[in-house]
Amino acid sequence: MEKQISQAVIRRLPRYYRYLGELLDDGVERISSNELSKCMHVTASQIRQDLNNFGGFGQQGYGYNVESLRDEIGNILGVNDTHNVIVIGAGNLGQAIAGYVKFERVGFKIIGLFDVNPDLKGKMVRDLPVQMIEELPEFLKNNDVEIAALTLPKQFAKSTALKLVSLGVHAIWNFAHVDLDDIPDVVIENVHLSDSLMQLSYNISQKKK
Amino acid sequence: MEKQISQAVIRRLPRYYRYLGELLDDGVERISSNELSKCMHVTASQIRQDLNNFGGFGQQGYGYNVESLRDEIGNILGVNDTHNVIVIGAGNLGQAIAGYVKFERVGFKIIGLFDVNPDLKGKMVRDLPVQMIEELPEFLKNNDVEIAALTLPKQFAKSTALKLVSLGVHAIWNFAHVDLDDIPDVVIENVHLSDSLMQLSYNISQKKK
DNA sequence: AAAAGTTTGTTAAAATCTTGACATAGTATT
DNA sequence: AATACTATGTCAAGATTTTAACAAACTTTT
Repeated sequence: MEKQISQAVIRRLPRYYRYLGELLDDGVERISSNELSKCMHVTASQIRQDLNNFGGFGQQGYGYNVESLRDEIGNILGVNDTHNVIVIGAGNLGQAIAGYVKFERVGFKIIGLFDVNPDLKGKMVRDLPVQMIEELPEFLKNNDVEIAALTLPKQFAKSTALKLVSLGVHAIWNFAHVDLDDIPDVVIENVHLSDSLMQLSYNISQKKK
Repeated sequence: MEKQISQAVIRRLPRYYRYLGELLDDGVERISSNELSKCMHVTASQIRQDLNNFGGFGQQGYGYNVESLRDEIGNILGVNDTHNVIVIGAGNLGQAIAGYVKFERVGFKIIGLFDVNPDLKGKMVRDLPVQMIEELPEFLKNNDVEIAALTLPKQFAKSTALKLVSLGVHAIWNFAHVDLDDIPDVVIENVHLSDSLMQLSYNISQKKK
């Protein structure tokens, strides 16, 4: 069994990936942990420690090659493969997620959008028609879907998640305002927007002191 | 100077708040850290430790009163006051955020929606018209805005943030795909959706092993 | 009113995470 | 080719976070 890497490290990887992408766009070829630490506002030690969890990507006396380091991190994150995503719940947020072109640039392709509301049936969101939730089992038979984004009211989140898992989806990107953490055989990532807003609110009240 | 409380604790508070709200809805009057730990899947010790950063809200032999504990946490988070929010960038995500009724239930009221695109001018999103960004200074003079949500392309994020700060907004809820961490006199909360998607992707590839 | 039971607040230990330090291995220069 | 320089990978110390343990304080039962 491989050494388990902490979620704290994993949470930082996308940030490295992003900064390296920007450096690449700026035509920067190589960078030292020290330079990177300055622009990212973290310690150089942390950068080296984080990267060395996965292997020695740098070279003494030289630093890191921006392009290949970015690729390595991309591989670790699984961003260089394509992941098919469906969105369940075609409300405002669901439509926003479904229409978000950016995700494709990092390997996530949104291929289906579902809702229970018959009024939305066939409505086009970018190039995707809203499908009825009844069509889901058939759709999943014909398409290799890895991730389902749940953008639906919390009372439907758990039952929908269970159904998705039984139909073979094993990763859920959950925007519903409820934690889905006791479902077996599935990887969950919760995005609680109001939690983040509350955190902001706390930090505002702290600043005032 | 008061003891600084770690962000790790703050990040957990909204979750407590949410679970307590659900218990309240279910008519539960009191709860022990032990019971709560079971339904939240955290240790009872952590719950008590977290809460005791802010004061002794419980009672030995009894536990915590659900309603008053929720209120206390709400106060700590600043959720019992109203915060006015504006949204800058009326694309899909901006419209989704602006139209999200739920936030009002936790004290955040969205009172303005702005964009640079003249085609969107006057478009109604729920009960809000899209306003032009040029109208922002006047709007901020007449309205007490605490938080600005940035749902715009990353290349405009920083300059917009600086402008907002100069106009008196001191909290930014940033959805742009760039970190805004070197702006003085402002509280920032970054929400990077693609980062969270990458984290999910990493955890998927780990599960496969 | 006393005894038994419960559960907090708090202390201290354990575990984890972050930072600093430096030998080693490479690059750049002369 | 030798010397000076640079910057990684890694080890160990330091800091922080989490968990366990328990005395003290309250509730409930008898």
